[in-house]
Amino acid sequence: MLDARKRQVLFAIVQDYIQTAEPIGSRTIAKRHSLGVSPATIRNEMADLEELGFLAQPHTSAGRIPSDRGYRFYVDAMEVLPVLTAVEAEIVKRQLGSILRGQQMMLDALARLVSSLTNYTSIVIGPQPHQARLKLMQVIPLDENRAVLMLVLDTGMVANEVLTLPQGLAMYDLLAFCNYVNLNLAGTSLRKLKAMHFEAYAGQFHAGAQAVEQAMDSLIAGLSRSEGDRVVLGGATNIMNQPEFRDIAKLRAIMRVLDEHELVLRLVTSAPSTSASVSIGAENAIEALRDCSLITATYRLSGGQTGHISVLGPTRMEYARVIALLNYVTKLVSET
Amino acid sequence: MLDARKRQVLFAIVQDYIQTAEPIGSRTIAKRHSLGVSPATIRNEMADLEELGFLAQPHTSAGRIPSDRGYRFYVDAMEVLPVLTAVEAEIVKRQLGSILRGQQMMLDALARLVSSLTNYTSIVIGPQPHQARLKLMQVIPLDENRAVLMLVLDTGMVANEVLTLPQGLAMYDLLAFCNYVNLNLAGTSLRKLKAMHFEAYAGQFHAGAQAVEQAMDSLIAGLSRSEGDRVVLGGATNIMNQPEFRDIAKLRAIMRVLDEHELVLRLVTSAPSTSASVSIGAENAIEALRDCSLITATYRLSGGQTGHISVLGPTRMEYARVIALLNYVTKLVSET
DNA sequence: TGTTAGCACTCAGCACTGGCGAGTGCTAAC
DNA sequence: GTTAGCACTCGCCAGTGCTGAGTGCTAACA
Repeated sequence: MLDARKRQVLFAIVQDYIQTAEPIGSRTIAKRHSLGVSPATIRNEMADLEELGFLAQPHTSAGRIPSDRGYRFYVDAMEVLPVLTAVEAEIVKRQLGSILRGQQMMLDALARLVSSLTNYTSIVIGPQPHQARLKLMQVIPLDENRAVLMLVLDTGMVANEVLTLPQGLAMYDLLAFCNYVNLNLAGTSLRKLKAMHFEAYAGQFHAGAQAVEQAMDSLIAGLSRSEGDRVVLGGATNIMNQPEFRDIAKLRAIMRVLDEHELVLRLVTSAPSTSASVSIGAENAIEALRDCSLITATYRLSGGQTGHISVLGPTRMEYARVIALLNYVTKLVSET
Repeated sequence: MLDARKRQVLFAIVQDYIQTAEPIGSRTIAKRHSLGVSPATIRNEMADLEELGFLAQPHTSAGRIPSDRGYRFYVDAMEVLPVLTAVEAEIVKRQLGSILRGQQMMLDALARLVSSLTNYTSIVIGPQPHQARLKLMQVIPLDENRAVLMLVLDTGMVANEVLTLPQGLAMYDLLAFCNYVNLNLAGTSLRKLKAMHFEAYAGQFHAGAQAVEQAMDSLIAGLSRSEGDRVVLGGATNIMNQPEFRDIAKLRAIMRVLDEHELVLRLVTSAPSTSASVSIGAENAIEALRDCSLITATYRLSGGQTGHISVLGPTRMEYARVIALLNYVTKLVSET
């Protein structure tokens, strides 16, 4: 497709531009990379590469910058995936170890770790309760008319909610309902639970069926989103360090997208769950991310639940390093 | 302190500047507010006000803008606290109603609501488990060597964690430990629990005491921060709409502060918990918030737990409206 | 045929300029 | 005490010319 020298030139431009964020001229390449040819020759190659759509020129008398297509070629052609240095790997391993110990804060800490290591914005999606099943329901009375309702899944996920007993619903009614659920619904998948109507079950009690229905719905909704469906951002400010976003308008558009967690969720989870998938510039469906690249990696917990870790940066992104890092992190997380 | 006309002039400038974000000249005031005097007179008053430190002049031939002190005077002097219009109140009431129904998502939704109503950035701090006591501990086996540990407080707060049984610790040991805790520690305050060492209790079992200790610590830490200590931001992008922050450097400094949840927590909780407290510009301890004002209101749940809702904006902030709104919102939240 | 040196050309960025308009402070008259 | 008039200040803006980086083209060379 591209002869060896064109490739060399393209790669040189991509690499230099990733570092400097400034258009690269022919002389610069000739000096920094020893290709053994003069700037004039490189100019010819650059003109060809531009015609082929791999490079672009911000204005007539400027150097070249890679186009989306140029980055894509670069990413696809990174033949051997780069590996982290031993030092970096050690750092990640140590920090990740202490994060994985406690379960609660995991997502926050993970997002923070990834963003601090990459200097980009990170997005972490909690593990999706894939095929989780109901283990047990529990009612814990707090006082005469308040009780904690709790649902436990076989994955260990728990949702709880305080219910204030409405008129006409006694505590033992609630306990009976709980027994009923445990006898009949243990082992039901979360997906089925979602579709279920509890008013019918609860209806055997004189009143308060609606309140119970509401509480159950809320619990189940909580379960499916308590950890999974949960979007956590890390280092959102990092995006501001990039010179391409010193324009407030662009920045605002991006931040607005990041604020929309449902949108982010769809964006990240739509990535193919191969090792690390990269979407560059306009490949992102979202208009505001036209100048961004998103690298997404998937982790898979022992329980079969999957989640995602993404890094969002400018199209001028350190692809190699970030991909290596994400692969390593997801590998470690998956092993836990 | 200030004669009536000086006050009028000062208020006119504050109000106009809040709206326009541009220095206000004497002619503008004479036209927009009918003070019955000519621009020249107003100029004299303005010169006096500047000398007194209530106004400042960005440059010689510009109008005046309020200083921190000017805002402070304005806020303190807002004699009768403004009330929301019936329409606004209705909107808040309706939206808040649906938020308060479910407990889980409350903080997120609340932050979103407040920021969308004010067009500033909002900060919500979850209810602090003030004097909560341990109601019950529970162990729910998932399979041969995994179990969910759960602590329930009398406020209805729940923390849970999956424990993988280490070598030498049997499930019934864990259940026995749980019984032991329930018999001896029910009713213990969260504060005391925090200081407690469980290794001693767990030590009666041959092994795994350390793992249990670790899990308990993590649970208790989770309890005290699961809801309380939780900082949720809403509409962080709103701050970018303010013309005073189109300078990226300032913006970045502010966002960096907002990213540091511990810092935000300290900042917000250090406010006196009177109705709504306002700290203006340099009154904020944090350097980066030199150009911001923070309005904080406190809510108090029936269980005695307290939390905070804050709004962060430029010093040129719609104090009256935001204060009224926060007072109303916290009142509604407190009643639930 | 591919490579290279030389040269004219382009264009963003920067510093400088002068005009404009908003707004002030001062003075003198009311 | 208030006001009109006026000179003065200064940020903003558009226009101008210069500089330097980088290109494309052409002609010469291996």
